[in-house]
Amino acid sequence: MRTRFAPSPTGYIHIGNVRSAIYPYLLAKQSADGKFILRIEDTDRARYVEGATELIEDTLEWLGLNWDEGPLVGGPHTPYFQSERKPIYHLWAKKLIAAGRAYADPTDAKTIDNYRKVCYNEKRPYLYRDFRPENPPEWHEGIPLRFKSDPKPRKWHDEVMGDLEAGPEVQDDIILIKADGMPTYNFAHIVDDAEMDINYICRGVEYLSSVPNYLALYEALDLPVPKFVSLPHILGPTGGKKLGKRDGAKSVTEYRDDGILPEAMLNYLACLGWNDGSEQEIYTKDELIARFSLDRIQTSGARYDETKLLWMNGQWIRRLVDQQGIDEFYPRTLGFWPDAADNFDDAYKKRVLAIIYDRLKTLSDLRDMTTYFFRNPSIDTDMIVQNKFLKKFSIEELSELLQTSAEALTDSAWDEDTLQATLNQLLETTGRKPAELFSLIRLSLSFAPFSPALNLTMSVLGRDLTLARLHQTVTALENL
RNA sequence: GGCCUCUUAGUAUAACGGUUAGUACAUCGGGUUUUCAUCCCGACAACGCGGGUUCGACUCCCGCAGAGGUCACCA
Repeated sequence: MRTRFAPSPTGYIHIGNVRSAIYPYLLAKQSADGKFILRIEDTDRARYVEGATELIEDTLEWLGLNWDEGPLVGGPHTPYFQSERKPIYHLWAKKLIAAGRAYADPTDAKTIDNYRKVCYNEKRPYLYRDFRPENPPEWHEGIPLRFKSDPKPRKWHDEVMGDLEAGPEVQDDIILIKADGMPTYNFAHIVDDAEMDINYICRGVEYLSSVPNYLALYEALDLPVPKFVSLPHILGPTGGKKLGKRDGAKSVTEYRDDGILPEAMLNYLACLGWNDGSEQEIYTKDELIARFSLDRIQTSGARYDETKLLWMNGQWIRRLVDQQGIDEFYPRTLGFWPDAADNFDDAYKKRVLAIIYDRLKTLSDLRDMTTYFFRNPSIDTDMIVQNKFLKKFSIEELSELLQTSAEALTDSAWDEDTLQATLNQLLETTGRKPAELFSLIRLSLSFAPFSPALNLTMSVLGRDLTLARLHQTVTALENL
């Protein structure tokens, strides 16, 4: 089993096109000797973007889609950049010329445009082969080389779409080598896939209508026809169009910066348009490899749903922390803490993480959800006075409750369990309901819309900070 | 426009002729004797339309509609 991901370095990889890397990866890894190859299709100089190759490599590495052959790692079919394989394409091109299956095309662009218009006016499909020049010159670099097509009905099987067929009307004299000497995608990928022994070609459905032309080329080149795997598009948020950069499709690595875990991303994307028939939702990479099958890839496009990705990411955060423990998970959170956390050591941040992780949807939630652990919150007495449990109390009552609490806590031991016991006792002595007393203390400590369990929050915050914040709230209330 | 593909709740999907059409996210309600979240329970919600075939159709066939793809010296 040899599969490949063959992007063109024109920019970042977004969620709309990364699936054509994920599926071939999973496919290759299903067999012990399977290989996943990365090939950079950089034959279009005009669209080439500096640094895009690195972006692609970075994305694949982040997702854990390690390639067995390709840039950086090399392999038996080096080079893996098409721009460096020009002689190979020319070699195959000359074979076609020798066999009378390719010809140089001296026609200029304007004339070709005219052909198109003629066909349009006559309401017949435009096919270049209807305008094939009679005495083409000998081919040399500088003019395009065209395939001399042999149109006939063709049938083939697609691993996702099933049995397909097409008539001669879609087969044409496609350009093999451009005027600049570079091959077109149509030619280069066929040569490369054959040279590199790729036997499963995974790519988007947009190539479906070109397959008849490819079939003709395989035939003319006398090359084995690989299996075709056409992947449906991922649709944008509105309409039924495929998701693209125009829809604001973010780069995959942008999700990394937003605190999405690669496990969640891979899981979500793999299951968008594929399922194993079970009701399982969370899959590790190894599980995906084990369960993946081409015949269960969806034939219709799937809409990208960020809400579900977020849910899945929360699942993964909890799962990883519960499985690995805080210490092992902690390094992933670096870079996501609020600025104020810079002055605190890892041990303290780990304690915060341990009590907050189960309410994170993304790692970047840490930024807003943990600030009061690292700096004094700005006092907003409205949060207390207008709280649904507290608004029935007078300022004096609130102030007194806080002072009573502070006193009780002054002498309490500071472990979680004792703190909870102290808090419970406080409920009895004050005769207040948990929602009332605890909300008051919680808000006084954090001035945040939510926080972990009160005893845990206090235990991490420590006695000094806890008491200080209770007292400063008392002062603030009395100054109202 | 020609050719090709697709069509189950808001979203992602299950179903391979016989089910009260299942699940997850989202939404709404409730519980877990403090908020938020987790977790648990419950509710809402779908077979694009029209013909066939069949005792019986989401499932097979045909037509229609809608959506998308493709018709480059881009991939």
